[in-house]
Amino acid sequence: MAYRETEHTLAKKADTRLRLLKAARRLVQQGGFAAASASAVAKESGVASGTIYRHFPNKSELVAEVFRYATEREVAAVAQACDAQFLSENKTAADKLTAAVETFAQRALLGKTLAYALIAEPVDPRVEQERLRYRFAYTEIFEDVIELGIQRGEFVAQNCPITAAALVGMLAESLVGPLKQKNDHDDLIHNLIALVLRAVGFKPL
Amino acid sequence: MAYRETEHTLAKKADTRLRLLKAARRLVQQGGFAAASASAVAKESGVASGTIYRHFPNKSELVAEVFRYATEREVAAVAQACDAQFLSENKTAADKLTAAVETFAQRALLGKTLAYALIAEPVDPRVEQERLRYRFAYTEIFEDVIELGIQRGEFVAQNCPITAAALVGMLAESLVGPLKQKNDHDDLIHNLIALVLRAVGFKPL
DNA sequence: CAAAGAAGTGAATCATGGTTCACTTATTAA
DNA sequence: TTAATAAGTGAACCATGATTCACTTCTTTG
Repeated sequence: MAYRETEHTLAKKADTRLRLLKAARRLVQQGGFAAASASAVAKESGVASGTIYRHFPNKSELVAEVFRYATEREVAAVAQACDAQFLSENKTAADKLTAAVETFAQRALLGKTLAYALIAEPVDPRVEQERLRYRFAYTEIFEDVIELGIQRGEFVAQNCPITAAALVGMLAESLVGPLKQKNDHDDLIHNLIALVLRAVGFKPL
Repeated sequence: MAYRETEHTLAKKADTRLRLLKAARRLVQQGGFAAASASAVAKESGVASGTIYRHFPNKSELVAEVFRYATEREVAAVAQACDAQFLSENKTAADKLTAAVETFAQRALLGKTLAYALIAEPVDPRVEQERLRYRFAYTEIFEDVIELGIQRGEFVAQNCPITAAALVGMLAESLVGPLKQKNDHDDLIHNLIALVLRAVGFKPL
């Protein structure tokens, strides 16, 4: 008999798969999902187009995985910015919310192409599904902070899921919409923070 | 000599064009832009697919015109709801803003498929361009109201274009996002109104 | 080295949906 | 009625981009 899976073959296989993912990420980062056609991904990763299908059932899955990866980074960054406020003790919900908005906005403005790709670029249904999760992840972060703020008496009583979803939409539109060309990022961010704090009914203690 | 354009021929031509547009509108209203393929539009309007190209240079133009038409209706409804508050004399900016949000939301919740199509459905670049105008039109309405509110001392001082864009995003996400399945429309709308008023820093006189 | 299993190849194929065009039908004026 | 011009037809065509597959190359074990 003959062939057997071994550490080496497995590693090589995993490596190719990873190369494909990294290549796709790079293309998306530079030119959005439109730039990540099957043949472009193959070329970018130095393999033939057929190889993609040895590692992914179809292109949508590959792209969905790219989306998920990028998403997780973004959401984690925002969640972390939020939680960092926990560690340094009794920080207010307003501080946490501010950090979340600032982080979200900063990252979106630095990587505009990626932000557009994640937030608004037309994608196929399989990837759109991933996008819903993504938005939901943000919504949950905001929801938690808003709840905390209400408990602490910082924010006015309100329907948290609704507010949270609205905040996500607010940021998405502000950062990817026509304002994206605005070059004074700091001004935009400060305005957004003020706006968000008003929206949740923040009243300094 | 021979053929000459006459009232009758012109009318007939215009009629066919209109039939195509109406058919496309119907399809979009029922199933979004995805349902308005060239052949579907042709079938729905009872002509052959080639006929489309006697009246439009390409499908994108036809769809763009459908988009524009639907858009204008929506924007007009919101603008009117806003202005209706003018007529009945010294209405506040808060009243106008409330009317705008309520109208926008009510219409979106009644025609969910159309709302999704106009706000979020993936479309080709030519139509996406139309969508930007559409969002901008709303933004302008909100901008005017916010400015008025600031002048009247109802709303806190703020960067109007930013707030206006954010409000558009807020409504879009709330009404087309995961909350759309919420069945208590009134509750959603009231929450949105409260949220928007807080966002603009409304303080009852 | 030979056999066996798997990864890699890339031109050919397929799927989708818009677009064309040779042809037919309709309308008009002489 | 006939010439002239345009609208209507729909099967064929085309463009794009994903997917397949017969074939080659690689890796492993006996």
